[in-house]
Amino acid sequence: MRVSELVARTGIPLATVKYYLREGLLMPGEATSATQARYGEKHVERLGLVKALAGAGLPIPRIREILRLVDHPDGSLFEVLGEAIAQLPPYLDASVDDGDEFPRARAVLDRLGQVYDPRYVAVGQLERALEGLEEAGIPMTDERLDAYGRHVRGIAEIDIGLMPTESAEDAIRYAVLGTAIYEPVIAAMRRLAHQDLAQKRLRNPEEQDQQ
Amino acid sequence: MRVSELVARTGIPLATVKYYLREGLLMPGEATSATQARYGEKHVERLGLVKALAGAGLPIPRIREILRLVDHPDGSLFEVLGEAIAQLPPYLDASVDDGDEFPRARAVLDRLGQVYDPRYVAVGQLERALEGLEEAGIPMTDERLDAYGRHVRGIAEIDIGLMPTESAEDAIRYAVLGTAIYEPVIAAMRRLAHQDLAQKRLRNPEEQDQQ
DNA sequence: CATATTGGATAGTCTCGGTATCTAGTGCTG
DNA sequence: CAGCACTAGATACCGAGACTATCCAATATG
Repeated sequence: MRVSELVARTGIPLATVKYYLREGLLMPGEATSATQARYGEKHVERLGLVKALAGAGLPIPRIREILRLVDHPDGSLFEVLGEAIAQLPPYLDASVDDGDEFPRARAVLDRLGQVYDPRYVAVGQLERALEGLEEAGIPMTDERLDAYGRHVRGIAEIDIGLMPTESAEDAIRYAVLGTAIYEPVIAAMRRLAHQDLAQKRLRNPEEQDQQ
Repeated sequence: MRVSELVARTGIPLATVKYYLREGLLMPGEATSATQARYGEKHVERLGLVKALAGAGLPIPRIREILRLVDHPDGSLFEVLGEAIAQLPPYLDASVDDGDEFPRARAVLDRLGQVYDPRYVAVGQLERALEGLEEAGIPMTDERLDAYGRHVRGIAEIDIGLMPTESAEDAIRYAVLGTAIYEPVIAAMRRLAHQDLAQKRLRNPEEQDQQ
């Protein structure tokens, strides 16, 4: 198909498609002449993926890196997953304070019986999130963190359990995209559960209007 | 204290403090003359909160609205919670397609036994997240959504269970901020659980390096 | 009184994520 | 084969958002 059809299929404006081509988010089509190139389903899918990642607020360079990992995963699933997580917010400046680098995160992981390794990007992300809570004056109790940990681990077990096992590339693609793209679903479901519980448990019977 | 001290305490540059004052994110200090005002702990706390919300990527107008809800909650916990959720991404254009407005979200909520009400903002947010997944070519299975639902509900029950009950204002503050500010913690914990599980279950014994 | 600090107003800067325009070369139609 | 439509590729432009810097005039403070 030609660009115009790609535009029609995806709903993404031509100028934006060209922009994504320039930025390396979309692979070039197969050139058939100096002013013509052919695109395929692969390009439609890629644009859908870019749209999803961009819609989640990821900056273009991060999206490029994630796509690179999905396309050319060099390394183990474990390594690639770590690199992919580094592309997701919150973004950390590479500050290396050698001591007990991430005390809050370490305490949580120790209690949960998970490996603490400061090289995991997500450890720094957790630390920063916990720091933010303290600065904001609404710290988390250990009780709450532990309870979160159990449920979150349950979710992660589902994720890992449903991971495709035949192909390593499929597994990596699944893990990288699943991390990035399922998070909004989880957030939305939590918000809905809050409202559901608030309505069922806390609402005064006489009130009738909602939201 | 004077501005200079406020700046020192929070680490936020003076120009930015002034900007927040202009934008209405920080309440003005008590003016003692034409060129002097006094600030208190309240201002330090507020700046910490603004920093946390801004650091999470929320745009200034959304932060202003959340602060307004926290400061002057008019309405039930349930209503205020709904309004607060509307300030969090993903932001929905107010498009009202009357029919079966949010079919994907509805199906999920029906299976989970939760109330479906299209007026809940989070219903639209869930719908949009699920749409994005489909467009990206990696839809969620019902099995997975249901399993997520159970664990997420467990998390929400913890949240609601730990909610302060004496003061309605405290409860609202807790709910509004907890929704917005605990999400990064949950995301980080899920990522860590993924890495932990990937390491424990899937890693080849001979590999030694991590992340 | 002299220097340092403010509050308040205004303008400038930087990044991001696109859009729009321009130039040719090419395809397709009648 | 003439002529209009459609590219690819390069470059310029734009508008929002979140600060950041500068000025000025009025105090504070030593």
